[in-house]
Amino acid sequence: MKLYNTLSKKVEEFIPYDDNMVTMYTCGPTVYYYAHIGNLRTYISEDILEKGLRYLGYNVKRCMNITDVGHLTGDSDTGEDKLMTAAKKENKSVLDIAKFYTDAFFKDLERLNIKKPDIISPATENIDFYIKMISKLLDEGYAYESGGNIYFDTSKYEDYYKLSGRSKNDLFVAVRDDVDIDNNKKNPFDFGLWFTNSKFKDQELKWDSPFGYGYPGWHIECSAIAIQNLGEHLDIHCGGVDNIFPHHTNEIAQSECYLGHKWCNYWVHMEFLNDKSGKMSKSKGDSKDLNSLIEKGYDPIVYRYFCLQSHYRKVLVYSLESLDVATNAYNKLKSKIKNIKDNSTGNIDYDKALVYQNKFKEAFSNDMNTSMMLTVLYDVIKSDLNSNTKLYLIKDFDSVLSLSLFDDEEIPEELKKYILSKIEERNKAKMEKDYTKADNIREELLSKNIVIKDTREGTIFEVRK
RNA sequence: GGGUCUAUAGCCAAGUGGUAAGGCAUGGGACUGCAACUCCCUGAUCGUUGGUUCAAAUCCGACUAGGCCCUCCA
Repeated sequence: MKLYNTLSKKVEEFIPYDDNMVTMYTCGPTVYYYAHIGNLRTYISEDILEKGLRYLGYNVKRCMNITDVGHLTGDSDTGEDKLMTAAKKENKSVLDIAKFYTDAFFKDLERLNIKKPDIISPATENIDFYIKMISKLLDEGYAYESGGNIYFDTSKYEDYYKLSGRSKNDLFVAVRDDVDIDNNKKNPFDFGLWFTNSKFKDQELKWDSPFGYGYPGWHIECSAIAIQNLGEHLDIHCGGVDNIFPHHTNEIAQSECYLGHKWCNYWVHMEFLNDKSGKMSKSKGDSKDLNSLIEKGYDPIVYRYFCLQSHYRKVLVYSLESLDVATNAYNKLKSKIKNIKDNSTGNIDYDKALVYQNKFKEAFSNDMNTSMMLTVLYDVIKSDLNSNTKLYLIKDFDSVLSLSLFDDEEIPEELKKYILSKIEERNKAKMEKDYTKADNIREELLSKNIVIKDTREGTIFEVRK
């Protein structure tokens, strides 16, 4: 397995710390609103990574956090906690909001055939561990108290810039004019570990700690949750590219200073979903969540297919036109598979199947080349294998791709009976050359999303979503 | 200003030194009462420009364009 590692900026051979178990941490959502489809692209890629590793024979233990505390508000950086803002807007408590959108997030995962990580941990349930980490960092001189808050001292960690490739002098402080400089910091890039006194008043969620009554900083949660659940040596840490700096940079700093050794070996970052004008983000205000796609009539799995056609390290440009193209391609793919299914013959030829399975593994192992994985799927469909071998392979590949290639809608008996009677009626009309009637029946069924296909073997139908 | 990534046909995209996979769309054909479905055929010298090499889309340099990051973000 080869993976691009942001740490070395190269594609590297993946070697887990422990042969028997790959540990994988993926940054989860901040649950103040529905997940943006761009976020979901990242989760789809991570899902493929996890399933692909399992397909190669690895055991995988994957963990994800749910951020339900301590994040800033939108673009202005002057308001309150995002969750607070949402709570006020909807007249609910912060935890109600978090619960609501956590459930919505899980529903999105389900609709996109994303397997839930083995461990999912909300930020608010790990306060003790943050305190433990921060205490140790303070004791060992990596952190300091200033103005009521605890900060990490970046000058104490010489590799601070190794992930982002920056150097201290290159960075602009507060390059965006909506960001204020925090004068409590010794160095401009120090970051908060614990706040008792911040510019965000009315913080609803606060906890007692040796450093005072307050709440954790924005980076400590991922480090703590990962170390607590996956141990001191992490194999893979995933997230969106925008997390490289500062989030993951800070995670490395605090984790390695806390542990006293290297923490994570492979950093895997997923590129953005953009529209023609550039980045689409949740805080930009355009509500591009999965629900809005479904309302427009798109199948969530089509969105997954759309993402898999591209590579996780490439910006993917989103548009409804692209989604239409993907819908068409996906429907064609499914109907090809259905044809194979309707004519299944032969015994599974495992030897021949192995050739394709190896190709599929190779595509995945090449830094998760999902579009190549799809190509192997098409190769199988076009091949001269017998249909049962094809079906065996398609099913096998779909355990990673998760495109519901086999989920045919169960058609209720009653509907089936109705359609068959209509088909019979139409065929009769055709025999009598009453084409107006025949076409009317075809139109009638089509308006109910039932597509008629006249094949040499007779008329068949398909119910579309 | 700095960092970082990207640049292959209308769109998505493979390719990791030996003369451009695949998918969708388009056009043509077979099938059809007409369609749809299905099947067959149909397209690019790889952002520009130098260099390394017997040989480069593939390696190196420059340039150009674009994305993302520089304390909310996937």
